[in-house]
Amino acid sequence: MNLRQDRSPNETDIRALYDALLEAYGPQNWWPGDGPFEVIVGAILTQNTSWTNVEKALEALKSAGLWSIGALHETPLDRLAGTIRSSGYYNQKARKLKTFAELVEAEYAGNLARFLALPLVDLRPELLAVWGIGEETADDIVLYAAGHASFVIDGYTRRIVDRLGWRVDGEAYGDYQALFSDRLPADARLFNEYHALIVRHAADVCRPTPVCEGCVLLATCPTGVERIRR
DNA sequence: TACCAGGTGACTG
DNA sequence: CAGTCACATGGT
Repeated sequence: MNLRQDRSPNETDIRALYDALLEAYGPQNWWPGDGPFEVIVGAILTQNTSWTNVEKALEALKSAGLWSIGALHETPLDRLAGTIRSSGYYNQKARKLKTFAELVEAEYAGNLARFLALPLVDLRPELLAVWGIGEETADDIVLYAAGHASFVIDGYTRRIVDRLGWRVDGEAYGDYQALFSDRLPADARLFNEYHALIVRHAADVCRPTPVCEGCVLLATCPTGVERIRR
């Protein structure tokens, strides 16, 4: 949306963004969840929802004794929905949790670790086949619960990429993902930290109305330069 | 008071 | 395939 000509970033640009964010904010130590089960539930509950609202719902699930695949599977939809109320879209999300639990119960004997042990090429498609799990949620789970190098693209990532004026070959999830995946080694630790840093930067600085003064990316950001000049 | 938040699926042309 | 809409709470 900036007035300059977009250009495709090269490997140096992609690495420089990571280095600048890491230098500015330090390691983020994501995912903010304790173990694969919490990562998965959190990934579903945080869809288009602030993490603070999700935290309340996670605590409510624990307090209600609904902290297992089996419990999600067996608990009536209405009770589950009421328990996760604070995360918003609670009817839809309750259905999503139950649909995922149903898969693990039916195909993996309720053994989450066994499901997550699938190779990446099988795990990601299996997740995408679950009602309520789209590309970002699948990659959250693949990366932060299973530890595979699948780069996560979210609204924050798109916003930063767009403001930096980086040309993307389309608007689809995979188009943004390729921007990073094609220019980085497939390293889960790197992808993990990179996405966490993007979230940190977008939430604190590159907000809907950006706080460009003092931004560590200002020197290379057309949007920032344009805003500061006025 | 609107707007925003770590999206997804259903439906339409 | 791209655009539009429903889904919903809590913080600023």
